[in-house]
Amino acid sequence: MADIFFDVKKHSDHQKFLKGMELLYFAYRDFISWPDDVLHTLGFGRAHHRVLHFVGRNPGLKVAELLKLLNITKQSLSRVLGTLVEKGHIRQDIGDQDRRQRLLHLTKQGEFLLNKIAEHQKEHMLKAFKNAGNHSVEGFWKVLSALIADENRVEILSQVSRDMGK
Amino acid sequence: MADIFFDVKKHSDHQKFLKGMELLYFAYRDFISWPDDVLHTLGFGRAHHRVLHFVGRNPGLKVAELLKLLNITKQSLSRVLGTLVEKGHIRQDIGDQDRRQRLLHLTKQGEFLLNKIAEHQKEHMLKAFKNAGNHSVEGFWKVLSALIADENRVEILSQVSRDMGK
DNA sequence: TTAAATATGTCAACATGGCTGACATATTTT
DNA sequence: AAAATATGTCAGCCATGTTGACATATTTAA
Repeated sequence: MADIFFDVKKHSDHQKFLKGMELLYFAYRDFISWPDDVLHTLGFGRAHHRVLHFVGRNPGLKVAELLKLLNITKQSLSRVLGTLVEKGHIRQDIGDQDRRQRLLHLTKQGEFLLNKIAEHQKEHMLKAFKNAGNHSVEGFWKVLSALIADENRVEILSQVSRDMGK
Repeated sequence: MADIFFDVKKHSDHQKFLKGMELLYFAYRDFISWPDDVLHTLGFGRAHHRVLHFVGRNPGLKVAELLKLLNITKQSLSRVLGTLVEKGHIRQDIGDQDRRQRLLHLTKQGEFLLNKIAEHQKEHMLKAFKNAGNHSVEGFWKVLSALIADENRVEILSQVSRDMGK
């Protein structure tokens, strides 16, 4: 097939760059801007979603670790985390070895909310994977991994691998 | 090779979703957060960069078209576009068929600035492409294209294809 | 056992870049 | 002449980031 659009070799370096950049921009934009009625009617935004996601993926996560994953300051986090705790979506357990730590967990309510939110995105992404084919998905993952900053890669890939060890 | 990390078939649907989502999040984050000293010392932010980029890619772009590409309101755009025009990076020509339109162009100065900014990102992306391999890049593009919202795909892919017709 | 380091939280002020609503102007279409 | 269109502008609000300065509890080190 003569699909020149996806034929990498038919592109100059500059064209590859432009295509990668723009596709990444538009795809990311459309992926994260799913109909977020669920969040919004509860007074939550994307920042809350990110916290719910990472806490859900890493039960018992320490605050410092969450900050590192989100790459924001504790002052930024506090607003968001505060309301999630207030409204009963996240529970903060005191660390057992170190009582200064707050270990974060989703409550049942938090799990329910996260699932509700994730539904649309999951559908969206799996549909895209299906349309593009398994082979393309592998390339997708490889390029994304390569795009992660060198200083972060090891740590992030270990986060991404969490619970994938089947 | 036994690289289970990239072996799509060894993943459940939920695992594929999580991996895609998190890799996309981290890669996008690291890609757009390059050292933006250039912009910042000039008092510009990412919003300004996006405008410079799209005007650079589409000389003579109408304001309404730019708004569509950016997916923001004209009030949001005006702040950003205003300063870029003020400081001599963008020129607004009056439309020749329709004198209500403002056709946007980069000035020499604007071109220079855009190139300066793009340098780092171009390096970053081409390095990732090289590390992942041409084959992966094709998959990357295919998945990203599939991730674009159905309503937008045709139009966006035509934007992305602009000047790729070699 | 006291002093220092660490994990977390909080107050206050500020920046960026979105949003809505209400109008204003110039130009083109009907 | 009236309506529609392309653009601009004023004003205020919101979400989410930032710094800087402290406060508290707890653990570790001297």
